[in-house]
Amino acid sequence: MKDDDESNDKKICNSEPVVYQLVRVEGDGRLVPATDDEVMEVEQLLEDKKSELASVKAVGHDEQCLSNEVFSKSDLEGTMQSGNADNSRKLNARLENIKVMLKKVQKEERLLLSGESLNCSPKCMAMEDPTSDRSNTSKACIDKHEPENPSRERAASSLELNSIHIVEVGTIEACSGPTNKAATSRSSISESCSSLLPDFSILRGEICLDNFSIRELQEAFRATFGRQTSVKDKLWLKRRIAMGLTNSCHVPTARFTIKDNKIILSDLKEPARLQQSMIEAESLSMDIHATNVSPQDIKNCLNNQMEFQQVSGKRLRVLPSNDDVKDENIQMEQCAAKRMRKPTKRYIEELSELETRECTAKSYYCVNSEQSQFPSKAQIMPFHDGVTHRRLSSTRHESLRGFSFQVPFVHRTRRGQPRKNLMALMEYHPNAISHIVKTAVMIPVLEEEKENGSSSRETRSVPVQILNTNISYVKSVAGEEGVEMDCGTLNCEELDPEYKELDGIGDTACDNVPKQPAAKANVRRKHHRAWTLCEIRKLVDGVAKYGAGRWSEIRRLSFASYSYRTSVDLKDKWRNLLRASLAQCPTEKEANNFRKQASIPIPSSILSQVRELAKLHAQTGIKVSPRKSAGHGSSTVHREGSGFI
DNA sequence: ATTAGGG
DNA sequence: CCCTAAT
Repeated sequence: MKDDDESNDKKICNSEPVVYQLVRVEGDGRLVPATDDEVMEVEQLLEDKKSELASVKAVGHDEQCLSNEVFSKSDLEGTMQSGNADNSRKLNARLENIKVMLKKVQKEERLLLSGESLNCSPKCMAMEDPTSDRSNTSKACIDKHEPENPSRERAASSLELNSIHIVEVGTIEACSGPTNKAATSRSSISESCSSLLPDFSILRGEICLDNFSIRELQEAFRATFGRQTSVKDKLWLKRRIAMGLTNSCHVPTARFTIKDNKIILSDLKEPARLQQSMIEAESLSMDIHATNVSPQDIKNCLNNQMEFQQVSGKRLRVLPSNDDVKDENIQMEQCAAKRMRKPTKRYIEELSELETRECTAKSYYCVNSEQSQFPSKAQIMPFHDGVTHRRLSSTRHESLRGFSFQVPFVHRTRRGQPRKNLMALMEYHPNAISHIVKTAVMIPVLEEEKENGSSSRETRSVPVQILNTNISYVKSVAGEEGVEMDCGTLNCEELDPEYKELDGIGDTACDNVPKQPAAKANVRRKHHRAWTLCEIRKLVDGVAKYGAGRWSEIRRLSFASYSYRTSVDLKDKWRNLLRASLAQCPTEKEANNFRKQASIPIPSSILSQVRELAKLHAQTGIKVSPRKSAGHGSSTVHREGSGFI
């Protein structure tokens, strides 16, 4: 029968707490439901939280409460906060929960009671008038249980180590009556259970727990704390009861007597006996208990509990009030809840969720990283930044957002698009950065490169421009002279396919960069490449040879080695030379002086040469120029002419 | 694509 | 040097 009941009990317990409770009480008192075991462990856990808060939140592992989680939690909370401002609200919620629970319980009760007539717990749970049959109920329960396992209980009794005498525990009414408003206002199981306490006390008057059987102790425990226990350890039970009755945490392990709510130490028991009791407890305790809970554990539990009670408060009442019971229950409850929560449901769920999130995040990142097919860029970036501050700074933001992925395909897009459009579109475009980066990286190589005649340089390559910029920057930093690139011819084409690709892209990028509002001057400056005498000479020669205006030809023939000089550059330079020559004419000295200050002075020889060419050009140009530009051309020409003349 | 010219 | 317009 026991075995069967036990198994059944367990099953029921797992499935339906209420059922479990009912069965347990009636069936095998010795059965230790998992809950009790948990209680023990919970108490151990209490060690960790000795703070008052923890105590306040007390967790009670009450089967009754377990029957309805909602009930247990909210109820307990409400009870606990029964002194607080928002108490009423919580109480209401609690009442609702209680109602629900009661309905459940009653339903269960009906079903179960129909089969089993005698059930203490159901009655306890049921809302009954505390004063009426409380004692009877308790007794009935006790009576019923006693016969079940008399032998063991006897043995246990014989082994009792402590003699606990409860003297004048106090007025039963005080204990039984609802002690606090919350308790009064609501009719809760706890209340009804707690009401049992008086009966117990009264009957005994002066109670010597030593004489109690385990079953009786359990009942006493239930009466004291308003919850059932399956713990078979008499010592534990006694101490617990004593603590509950005396509201004291200082319940010695040894023999003690309770007088006037205070525990008076009696003759000390020999340690051996204590051990015996422990052993007994172990043997008597449930299978689970025996394996999981050692006597030491029980001891610890007690100690913890004591500490807890110490912290939790000083109650003036002689007997444990409803609050006390509640607190205890709450304690158990919370612990139980804690345990449940921790390993199983929420924790796992949350964990899983977190994992999922992480996975998602990871995947996301992975995707991003994958998207950015240019891991090297990250590395490159720094370098790039270092080389070209401002420029990059303007584009930096761009780089941040679209850095990785945009580069790839913009790349193509740009290539196809006409330069003008690109310029407009590309402004602030991230690609610029990539381009720049690449360029920057290439700089070192480029510098090393010697002119390689790229006979056909279609456009000024952006890379080159960037290079220029970078170089100039470096120069400025170094304070440097002018090795410059003039001799170092950068050949875009020489840079090979990749470079070419860049070149294509580069135009836009270059254009884009200069447009940056912040450092327009700087930008231009960066792209600026000072004209060397060599270049100028070549230019002049070229003009002389091929005539002014044939810049592409000149560039192709004379500036093959200077890939960075575009036809436009040549044209511009020539214009400047003309101006210079013209300006120089009127006040040569001044111009020279001025020029000297500014930069490399242009040799007068060259200027004169320019003048000649200009003259010639003017001559030929005059013919052509008139129609083209009467105003501008004329002004320039005029000066030129005047100078020349 | 070049060229001329303005900024 | 850059940019644009006109060829």
